[in-house]
Amino acid sequence: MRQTQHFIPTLKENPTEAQIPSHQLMLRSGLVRGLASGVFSFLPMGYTVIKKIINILREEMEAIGGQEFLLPALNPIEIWEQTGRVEAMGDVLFHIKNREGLVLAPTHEEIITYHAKQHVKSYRDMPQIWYQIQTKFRNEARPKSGVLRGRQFTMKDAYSLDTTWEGLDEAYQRHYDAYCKIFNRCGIKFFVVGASSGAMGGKKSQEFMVESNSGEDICAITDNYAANLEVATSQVQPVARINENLLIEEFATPNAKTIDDLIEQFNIPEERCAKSVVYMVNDEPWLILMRGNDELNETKLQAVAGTNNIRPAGNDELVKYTGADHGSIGPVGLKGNIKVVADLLLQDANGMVSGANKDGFHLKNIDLKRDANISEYIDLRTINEGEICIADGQPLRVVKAIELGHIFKLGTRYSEALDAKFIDADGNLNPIIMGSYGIGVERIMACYIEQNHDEKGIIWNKALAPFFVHLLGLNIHKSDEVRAASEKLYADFKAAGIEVLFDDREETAGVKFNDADLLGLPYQVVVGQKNLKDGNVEVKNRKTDERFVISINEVVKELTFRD
RNA sequence: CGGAGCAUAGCGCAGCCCGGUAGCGCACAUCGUUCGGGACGAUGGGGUCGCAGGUUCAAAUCCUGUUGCUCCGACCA
Repeated sequence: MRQTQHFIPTLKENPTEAQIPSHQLMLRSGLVRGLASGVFSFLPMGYTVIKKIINILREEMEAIGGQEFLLPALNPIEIWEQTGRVEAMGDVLFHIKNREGLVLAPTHEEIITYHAKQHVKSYRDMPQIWYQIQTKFRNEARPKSGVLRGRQFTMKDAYSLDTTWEGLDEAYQRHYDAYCKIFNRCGIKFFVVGASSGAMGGKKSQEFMVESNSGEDICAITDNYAANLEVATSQVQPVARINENLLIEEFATPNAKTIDDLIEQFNIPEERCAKSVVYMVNDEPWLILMRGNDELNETKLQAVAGTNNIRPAGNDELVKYTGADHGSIGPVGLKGNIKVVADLLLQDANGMVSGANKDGFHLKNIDLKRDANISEYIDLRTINEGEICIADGQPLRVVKAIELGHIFKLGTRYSEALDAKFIDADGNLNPIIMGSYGIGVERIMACYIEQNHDEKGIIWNKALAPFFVHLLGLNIHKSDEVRAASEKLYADFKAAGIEVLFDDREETAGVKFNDADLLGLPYQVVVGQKNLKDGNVEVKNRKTDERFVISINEVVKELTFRD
């Protein structure tokens, strides 16, 4: 492709709206342009990269027996009502204003299940893997980070249909393996974490994550362990019981509002402090007891409570249920009817200090077994950087991550809701057992760039690069020799089946070099007067910055065998 | 949805406080010089200052409203 005939609008400066490297570089290198918040146009180079990603997705999905569909984005709302997801999705689901009864599909479990119900009637019709690569619409409350969170995006979504749970396990595992291959082929460093299923419903799910400061998820990882912080645990010694078991005693703490105040003013070891926080769970008060300054993990609390409807109690509620303001709350002598749960680390602890439920006073020598009415000990704490991993004893790293893919064992939630049943070998009617597997296509592109760039621009690998070779004709408009040599090389590369972008613009050398580094094609082949007089060209490897001079007659062959 | 910020030429910005005919850099066009790491000079084109009201002799500037974009938070398959 000749650059003079290809639309590649590069920018020298970062547009202000772009805050993260991938967004900045996608704009600067002319891959995308924003159209509205969370809505992007892909320019020819950007779309070329998307097509490369899609080819990889398609090959690996076909390799596990996937059959490609193209399903409509316009969906009848009735189907979504039948699965309860109109309500579950809430504002995220786009509704069509001037055509009642249609919504824009944010994902396609419902439509797949609808077609399965129509035609998959016998156990002989399964297993099936159905997939598509299609535009999804989600009315995100806050689109951000370029294409990483958009209102319209491309997703590879796949669905497995099985007759047995073992069949689902196998389909799930195949997708797991395929996803690893896909991300490896794309050259993305990733890890897999167990995750909560959210509004999708289902039994088990795992997320494929990419470590990135631009990520929205937080994970705890070592070389052998990875978990979303929402579920991560670590090896921390529980608060031990001490021998002397003194009687509970109230003491005045007029200036101690926090655990740190207590530690400082009364010389109490941090682990002997029990911090109390009050949450309203479905509008019922829970007092949650945490060790010292451990932080409550709200997602763990939600899991225990079985609801997302939790919030910290307000001041009025604190006084109403405990008798004190924050700072003096504890598990003993509560005023109202309130459920008390405690973190696992506090199991049966004694000799503890906590609030007296009386402003300005605390209690010491609390024995949680003797003095408090703890209904449950549960893991509720947020782990911290550096704590010891339960799997391999290494210190945990707490990192931000981007979710690239998500695989779910859905089970029968959708097949039951939409009555998609099959007849088994014994003549019985059973719901189809389903799995659902998604990958964000634009996210692959953005994550790759997040991981592979430097101060000059993007560093593409062969798999995703829009072109493999960037042929730079220096001062091509001023030198007939350079013109002739680079035209010939351009033809030779094309004849050899090497994807080549030919910078035949009338620009200065510096502009071409800088644009080439910005676009980041794997190899730059520089045709200039300097080397041409000896019949040579210079080759630069964008990733390693390796440069070498080679005969113009050898360079095509040389690059044919490179990655 | 809560909190904050921004909106002036394709991009990056100044001007606004203190109202008086809209500027700078890059990019773009033409000419000359330069010619392997974002060249130099000259000349030129391009903006109803997000939009709508209001105040005023006069509004980019002051007031009110509104829309869009970004960030923090909430939410998120």
